[in-house]
Amino acid sequence: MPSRLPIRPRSSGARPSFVTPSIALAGLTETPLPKSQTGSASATIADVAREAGVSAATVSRILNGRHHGDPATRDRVQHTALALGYLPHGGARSLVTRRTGALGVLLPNLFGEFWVEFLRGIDDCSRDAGIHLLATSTHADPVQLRNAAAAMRGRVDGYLIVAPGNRADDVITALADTLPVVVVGLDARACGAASLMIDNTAGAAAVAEHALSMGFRHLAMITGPESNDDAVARRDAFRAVIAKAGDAVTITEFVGDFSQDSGWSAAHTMLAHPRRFDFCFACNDSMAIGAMSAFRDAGIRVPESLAIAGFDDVPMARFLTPALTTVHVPIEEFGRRAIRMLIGSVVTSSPSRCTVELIPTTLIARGSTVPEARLQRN
Amino acid sequence: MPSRLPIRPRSSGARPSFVTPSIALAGLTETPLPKSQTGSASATIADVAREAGVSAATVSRILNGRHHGDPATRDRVQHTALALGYLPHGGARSLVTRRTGALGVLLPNLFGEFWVEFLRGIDDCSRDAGIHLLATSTHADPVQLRNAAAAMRGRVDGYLIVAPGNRADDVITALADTLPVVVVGLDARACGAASLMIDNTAGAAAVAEHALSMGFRHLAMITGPESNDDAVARRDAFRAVIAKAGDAVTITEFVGDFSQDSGWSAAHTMLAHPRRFDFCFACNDSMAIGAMSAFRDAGIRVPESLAIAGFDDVPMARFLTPALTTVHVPIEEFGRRAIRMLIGSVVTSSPSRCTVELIPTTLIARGSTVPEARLQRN
DNA sequence: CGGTCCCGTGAAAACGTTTGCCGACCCCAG
DNA sequence: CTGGGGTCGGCAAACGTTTTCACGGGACCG
Repeated sequence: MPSRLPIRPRSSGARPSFVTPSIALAGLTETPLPKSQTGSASATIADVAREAGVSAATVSRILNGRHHGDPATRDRVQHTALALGYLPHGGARSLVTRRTGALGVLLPNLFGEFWVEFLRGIDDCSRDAGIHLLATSTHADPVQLRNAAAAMRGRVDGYLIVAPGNRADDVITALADTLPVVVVGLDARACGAASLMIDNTAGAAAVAEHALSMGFRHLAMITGPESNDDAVARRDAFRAVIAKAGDAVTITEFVGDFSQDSGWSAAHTMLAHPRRFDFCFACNDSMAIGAMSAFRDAGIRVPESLAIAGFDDVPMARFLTPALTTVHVPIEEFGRRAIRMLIGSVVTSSPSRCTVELIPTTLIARGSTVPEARLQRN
Repeated sequence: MPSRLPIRPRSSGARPSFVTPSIALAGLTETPLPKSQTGSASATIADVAREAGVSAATVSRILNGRHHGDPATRDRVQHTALALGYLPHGGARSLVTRRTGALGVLLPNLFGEFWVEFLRGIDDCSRDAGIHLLATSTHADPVQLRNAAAAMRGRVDGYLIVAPGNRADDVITALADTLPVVVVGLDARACGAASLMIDNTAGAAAVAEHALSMGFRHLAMITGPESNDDAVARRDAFRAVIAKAGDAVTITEFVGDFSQDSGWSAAHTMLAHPRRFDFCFACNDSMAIGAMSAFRDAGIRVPESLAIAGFDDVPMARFLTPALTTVHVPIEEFGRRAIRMLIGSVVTSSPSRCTVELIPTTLIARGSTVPEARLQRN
């Protein structure tokens, strides 16, 4: 138990007297702040029109660049809009336009670094395209998924569904029936959705071959959740390659759920196992990190006594000691590509084409499996 | 300017034919397949009303639980709505309701684990409240911030602005003038916004006291970006406590920017410095992780030769070797509280009360500063 | 038995945009 | 001088909800 030295909130004493501590927000006396002269209640297009002495239609057209309009009126309108701080009301606009300029992102639990990187890619790309992201996470079961998506109706132009469990097929089908859908981490062609997947098979196979070529014979694998297609594909591919190596090579599986903690637990189970291992493949980096931590706590030398490899190449992998051998996934690019696919479907308003694209993977050997490696960081 | 393509009425897509590899998405021949019987173009309230033989008003009232209505009609309406797959159109609803049921989240770069945790807290809380999150990141400068916020007009009920640079005051003021605003990581009372901040002063002071009490005398500090209020507060508090310790204790500062890489670079600069250090305070965990990695690469024993402490207590901190001494910030709770504040302002639609709340911090001593500590993980 | 109140329902008016249609005007060629 | 093409800009109709108002019919109470 790390010593938790409690630090008292150090009430106002130190700082310049913050009045109003966190009092309840009940409707107290409305401090009627002096309204700033700028129309605080946000001007509408009608206000601008009246002020500029034109019709609403003209304001709309000029502000949207439909008509450049008469130079004089244009200036007047633009100036008025600016002065009034006019901003078009997104809801109203999308009502008639039938475009919201936003995409719905349905995320799973979002633990770990992976989805952050992914999110960054998504965000990056959508920002460039001037598109907003309506996000929600933790769609544990199909019902939640459907509810979340339902609540987005009329607010988004398409859905990006990330790593749905493999029970959500009919929900996805229903969604894809009404808006473009891109599914990540699951082959959803059968649901009428475009899919984007990591090349798990190649990646896991590369790890297996790496282990064999390094001469390891007693392999352990920490698997991911059964409901996750990536996890299953990695496990199967690893198994398949190892199976071809014959009886000399053994493989023992321990179950995890992709979280650091589960990696840590699996490692402990592994240490208590009668069999001794010389190589451990964790089906993602989070679990590898957890496991490595457990190994070091137990005084096991990595990689001399036990080599370990992960999958994903999260940014942290390089910073571990030793650095983690893992399968590089261009995570950010992954996110970008998913959004691009979706945007593509949206602008053509084509019914989401039932394609599957594959994100390539690359094995990166680092210190956690290659002892002598004096690999410069990259 | 969003590309304005004509919006063809979406014809229902080709489902079971898996062909179509990832070809260009150009508008090819529209295969006019027989419309799937479920209204693919999403039914409106009028459709439900007609089908159920009532008026739209009744449908609205029943579906929103305003009136429970006559049992017979209620059943009929609900059944019809379900059968038609009716989902209310968010945009239209918010237009008249003047509530969107969504909050705008304006994030900075979102590097590192910290903001993920924070996001999870936010998401968690908003989901419980049945509220959506419209998010965008990378508001590097005030102009971007304003643009992002502007684009959210009419789509959100309030703004959560995270760690704005300290130059964005007038933008925040303008925003707070029109909608409730909660600012995180900056005291924005002067802008008319509620603020929520980490108790950086107490945390950094605790680190300093910890260092002194452990007998360290040659201190190094890796600072954060000057534009970040958290970074500045941590630096100043650390300085202040150390200054009181007299001349026997020296402190040398190295600049970082809160990223892992900058921590790594700062560590290298530190190693090249003529002075030898026995303690290093990195102003956040990301930099501490980068620095620790550099130290180990250089063969420096932590904590025997050089102790190191961070700030934030990101989940990864426990998994480092040795585990990282750091200032615990209840990050997820931080996010939750921010959202709760915002929701509070929104439901009372009170002009955002100009309060500042403080998130308490706790020093957690782990192996990176306490050599003998055989602390079991927690 | 009459008045009052409530409940269920429908008609219609918003909400803030965009856009098709059309008239007014200008410029220029015939 | 006239007609035609082009531009500018107003009117009004959408878009899909919610909500106010009014109305009728019961039930309840005096």
